[in-house]
Amino acid sequence: MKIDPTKPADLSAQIAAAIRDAIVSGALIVDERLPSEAELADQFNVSRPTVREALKRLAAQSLIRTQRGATGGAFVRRLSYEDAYSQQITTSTLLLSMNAVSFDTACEARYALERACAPLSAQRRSADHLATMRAEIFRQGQPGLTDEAFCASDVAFHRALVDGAGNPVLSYQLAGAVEAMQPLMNMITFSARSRTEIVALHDRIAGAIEARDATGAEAALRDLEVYTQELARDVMAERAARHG
Amino acid sequence: MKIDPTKPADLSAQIAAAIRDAIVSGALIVDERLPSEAELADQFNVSRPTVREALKRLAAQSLIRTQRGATGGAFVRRLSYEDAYSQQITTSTLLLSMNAVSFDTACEARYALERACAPLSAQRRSADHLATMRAEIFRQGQPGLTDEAFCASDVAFHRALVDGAGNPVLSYQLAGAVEAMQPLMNMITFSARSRTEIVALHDRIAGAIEARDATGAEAALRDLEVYTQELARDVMAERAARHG
DNA sequence: TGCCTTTCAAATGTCAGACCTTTTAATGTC
DNA sequence: GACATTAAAAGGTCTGACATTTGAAAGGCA
Repeated sequence: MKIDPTKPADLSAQIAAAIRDAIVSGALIVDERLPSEAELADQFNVSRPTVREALKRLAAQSLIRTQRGATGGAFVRRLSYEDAYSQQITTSTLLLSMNAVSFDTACEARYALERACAPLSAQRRSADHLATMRAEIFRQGQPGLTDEAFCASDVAFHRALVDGAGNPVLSYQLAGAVEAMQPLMNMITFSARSRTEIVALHDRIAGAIEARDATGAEAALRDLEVYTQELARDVMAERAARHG
Repeated sequence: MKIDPTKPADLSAQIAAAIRDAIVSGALIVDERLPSEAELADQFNVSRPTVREALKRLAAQSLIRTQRGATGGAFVRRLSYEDAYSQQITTSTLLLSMNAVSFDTACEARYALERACAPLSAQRRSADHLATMRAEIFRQGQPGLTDEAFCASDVAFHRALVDGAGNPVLSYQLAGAVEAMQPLMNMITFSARSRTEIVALHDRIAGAIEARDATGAEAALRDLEVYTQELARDVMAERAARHG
């Protein structure tokens, strides 16, 4: 692992990249301890603060964890599904909010992905997943629920749907897409009537999943997508009218 | 934005979280300049190195960029699709390599996602996407291609397929799934016969996409998934036999 | 006046050294 | 042998300094 002190890039960035490469390539394995900060500073011929900045970069990506004390140090960290989830949600949320992604585009992507795991979910869902879906449907029917709480329950419902597929990689991929949609969904004010409609569609989905009916689940998801797009269009139109 | 100096978490982590929240919530907008390191150190009542560690964490997530000089400083960065791509690929690759994800699970997730955008791609693909797919198919048929080059071409082919859907959010989501599979795919040694088979399936996919045949594309993708799983099983079996 | 050069100041990048806190392990005492 | 003490190692933080980069203001010259 070597760095070039004359290159324009920051030394800490170069050091971080060198260590990251070592981890990704497998030269450093999980739970292996890196040299101490002082030793790294010596190896790379830089000062300790510079090494620390590099390590913080890696920590921000959940690539290492640090531990104080006599046997402490920086250790290669096993990237857990939870870490990957939260990173993906942050990235997806920012991507959507910073790049003027249209509601239609995001919605289309989300439901396309969700339909992809509907057949698997219909095939493998446990009673537990089904119970979660039913419980969220019930909650969504309660009067007095705020729009935010309704959206949160919506996310939980769809989360149970994708988890039902029993494929953690799929769940990880979908988590970002579904959760990142939430801020966009929160723009919509759900009338009592639209809530009834959505709950009915959720019920259709849950019913199809319970009956192991992949085709029915996909069709219901498609109807839900269409209805969601309609709601969004109404909100946009009303907003435009109010400002025009 | 406040931090608690008595909490167990690192000060730099707390500061990074506070700034990150401000960005995600929209309190800091794109291209806005953060206070200088000295000012931040003053605000948070910490030293400049601590502030710098926090900023490096944010830089590692592409949330800010820094610029030297008189009008320099840290600026909120617009997260581009390219940045999001590469972050997702890194995360997905590590997730797969560090968590003993089975080939079957990863493969199933990948093809489920890819089938999700097949109908959209069949509907919207441009002549350009089609040409790219054909070109990669041709390359895959060339003799003397290394396994790595074959896999890279495979990735390019599938990339053109998902890009054909014309939905950048979908492309972003799939980039991680497909690229992260590559190291796993590289375990497979492709015989001349299996390459012929794969090229034929690719040809079926391209033909269906060209003919706007969504159902045919999905069916071909499913066959490709089954065949890929078969190849992987053979490799595993042979490897097990050799070591047994 | 207008353009060019010089200078300066602000901000990040880097360094050196010190001290604090945490944690473990070795040491020593009862 | 069990417990308390101590020492050492490592990360966490601070202070102060210097280097480098870069834009803008100041000043000089035609």
